[in-house]
Amino acid sequence: MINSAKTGSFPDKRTQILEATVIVLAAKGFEATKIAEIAREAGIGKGTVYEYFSSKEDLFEQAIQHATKMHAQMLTNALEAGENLEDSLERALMASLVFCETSRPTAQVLLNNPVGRGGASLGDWLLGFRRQMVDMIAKTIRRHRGPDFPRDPEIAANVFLGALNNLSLAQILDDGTTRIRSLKATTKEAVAIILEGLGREA
Amino acid sequence: MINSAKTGSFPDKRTQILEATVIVLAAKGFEATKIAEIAREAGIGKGTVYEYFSSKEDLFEQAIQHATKMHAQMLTNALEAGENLEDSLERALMASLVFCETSRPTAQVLLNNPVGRGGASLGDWLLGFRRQMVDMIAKTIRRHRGPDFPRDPEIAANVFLGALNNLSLAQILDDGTTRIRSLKATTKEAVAIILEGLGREA
Amino acid sequence: MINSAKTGSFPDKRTQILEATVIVLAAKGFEATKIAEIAREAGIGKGTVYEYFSSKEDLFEQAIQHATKMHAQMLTNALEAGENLEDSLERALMASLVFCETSRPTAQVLLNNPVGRGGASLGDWLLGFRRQMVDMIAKTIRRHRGPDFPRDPEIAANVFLGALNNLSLAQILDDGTTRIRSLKATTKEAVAIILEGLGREA
Amino acid sequence: MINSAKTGSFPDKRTQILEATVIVLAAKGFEATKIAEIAREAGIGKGTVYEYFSSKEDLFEQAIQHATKMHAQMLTNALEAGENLEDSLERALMASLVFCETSRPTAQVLLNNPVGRGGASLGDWLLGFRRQMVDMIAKTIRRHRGPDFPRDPEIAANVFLGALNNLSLAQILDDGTTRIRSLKATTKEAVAIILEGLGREA
DNA sequence: TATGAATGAGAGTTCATTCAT
DNA sequence: CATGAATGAACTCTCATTCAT
Repeated sequence: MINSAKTGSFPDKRTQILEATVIVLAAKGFEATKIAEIAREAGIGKGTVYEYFSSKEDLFEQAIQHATKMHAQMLTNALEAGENLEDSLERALMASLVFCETSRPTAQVLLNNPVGRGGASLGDWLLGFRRQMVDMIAKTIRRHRGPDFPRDPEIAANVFLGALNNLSLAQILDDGTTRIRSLKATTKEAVAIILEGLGREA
Repeated sequence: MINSAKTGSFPDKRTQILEATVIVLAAKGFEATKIAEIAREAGIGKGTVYEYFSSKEDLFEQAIQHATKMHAQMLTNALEAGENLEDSLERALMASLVFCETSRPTAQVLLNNPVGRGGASLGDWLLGFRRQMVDMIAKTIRRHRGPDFPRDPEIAANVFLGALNNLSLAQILDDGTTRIRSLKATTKEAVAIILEGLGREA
Repeated sequence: MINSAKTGSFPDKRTQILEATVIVLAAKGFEATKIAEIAREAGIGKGTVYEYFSSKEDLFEQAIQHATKMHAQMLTNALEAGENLEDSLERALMASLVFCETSRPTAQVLLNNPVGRGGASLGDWLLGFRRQMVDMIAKTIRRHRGPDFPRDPEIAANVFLGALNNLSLAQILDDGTTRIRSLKATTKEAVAIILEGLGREA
Repeated sequence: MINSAKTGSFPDKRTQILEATVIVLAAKGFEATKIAEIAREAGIGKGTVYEYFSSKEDLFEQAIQHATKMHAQMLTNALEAGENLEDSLERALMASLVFCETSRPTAQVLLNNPVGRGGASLGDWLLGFRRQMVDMIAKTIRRHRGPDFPRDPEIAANVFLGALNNLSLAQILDDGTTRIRSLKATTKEAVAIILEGLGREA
């Protein structure tokens, strides 16, 4: 074998299993996902899974971390690439909505909020990760708005992250039959609401 | 028998089981919740659970619907009681945060987004329920702001619902050690952000 | 209540339960027969069954003994009433076939050969009972044919009893759609075969 | 691997389970037979049973069909090998009695008449099978006696099959302590009775 | 005496995990 | 390394039996 699976950047067997896990997880939910089906989806033997992961819990943990990191990386890139706050938020929201379409299974798994599932270690990891995300959004706000920003950046970050999650969830749940607006229009409108607010007076 | 279990406001056995289910579900997560433990928590025999629910799936379904309805009722009341949009949103958000403290287990179960768990029937039910909630918020916005409201009320509703969910989740996850602001202050600030926005310019 | 259930000859509650047991046993088979269903069939509460029988095993045992005795009594009467061997055998066979029609459930239970089911005590009882039946038929043969009967009366009895059981079973199993001959004709023909034989030569 | 389990005539695991099932079924009866005990008898793990049979019902069904076919094959061979009616019947009866001694457990299961046990599908299968057996015996009678045979061959077949079953049952039930006659003698006598009859006159 | 809600021992079944090949 | 047949711990669910009413 000339080109070992371990060397190339194309999916090695580990990644292959991780991706199969996310696909099955998205299709069946946590309880109904069996190792046997993951192996079938990955096109390998059941026993092989245990060559790469020590247990089902370990596999799920890593699969969720894998998915979480992918999503987070995408958001991080978007937020950092933005030239101003509007741009950053639009890029991030747009990216998330696109992610829901292109990586549906991964998005589904993430939006099922796997906090509290699996061992405590995964819960802690996700908790820490969530904090990082909030911090990053808050930092982005501060970066664009400076230290005089009159709002609590952390709460603002939570509002934006919540909106992003919720709109992404809506995107996932709507089977595409009811979508009237384009992703772009939805993004623009949502960011407009977040930047301009609903207005104070009647 | 003067005060029948069916007539009094104290929990009958069915409700007792439902509440035990939510408690265990919150503590252990979906996969790790066993019928035996629910029975122990409810202080009854294992077999008794099956006198009131036909299967584990049925029990989970009803427990989640029970919890969902409680939360939804609370939000509905808050939104309808508000005298203007600010009031409605503040009441709803405040109520949700308070709910997280007073009914921690129920809130935990709800925020675990059980969409996609259990049978398809529960998934459909939750999907429909989520739509109802979005509609209700959108309706509240229209009620207070009239038909000339320049924003898409549905997207605005999603933004608010997302913020509410995310802040509630933050409330649940933070073990109380890191909370700097009071519930009231958090609510005020969050609603202020939603009403006034983050501002367009740098 | 003037005419207590215990005094009259009409079915008291004990007999009522016994008969319900036979009915359910015939309809569902041994494994699938539940105490709850017997109680429902008898129109009484589940707990009441235990006022009359100490356990499920006891109930089944007595129900089967009840059914066995009814059938045996009928055969005994028929055999004793016969004026010669042909008459005795015809009466017995006819009675059994009629019994299958009029007491279908009881016949079904009996023909399921419950030997070996239930506790060893029932098995022993049935074993003894079967011997009694064979003895009675053998005795009938001896009575009509005298001590010079050239055949082994016990084997002859087994042949007749087997034929009777098998034809009764056929009667039970055939849903009545395929029966060409009348009960009378079948009886006559079968007894003719047993008395005259199939013949030795080609 | 030189001598694959699939190729040899020694029992593969499926057959091994089937045979263990018959043994336990014979020893304990239908109700008392547990999967755990079958597995123990077969010398395998409980879960392994489910690698070869989808459920307890499925296993019982196949075990009974297996046993039924063995017995039927034996009878068929005997009936066909006979050179005249007497020979056919003697061979069949003898074979059945021998079968009861050599394959006691199988015989016990068969003679418990599992018609009506298990799912309706098994009941139908056994019903059909019984019809085939009667037809085969009737055909054998016609083959040896020609179309002018004065008796109804089907009833004659039922008489013989009943006698065979009943004598086999007697053979099974007698623990060997009370047997006076040899198998051969019993067979000869029984067939003599069937061929010559008990005689019409007193 | 009659009842049926409550019970829990025990059965069938699943499936993560192992290990001989 | 890769595999999947074999396994048994652990789960859900059933149902005979009890007992307060």
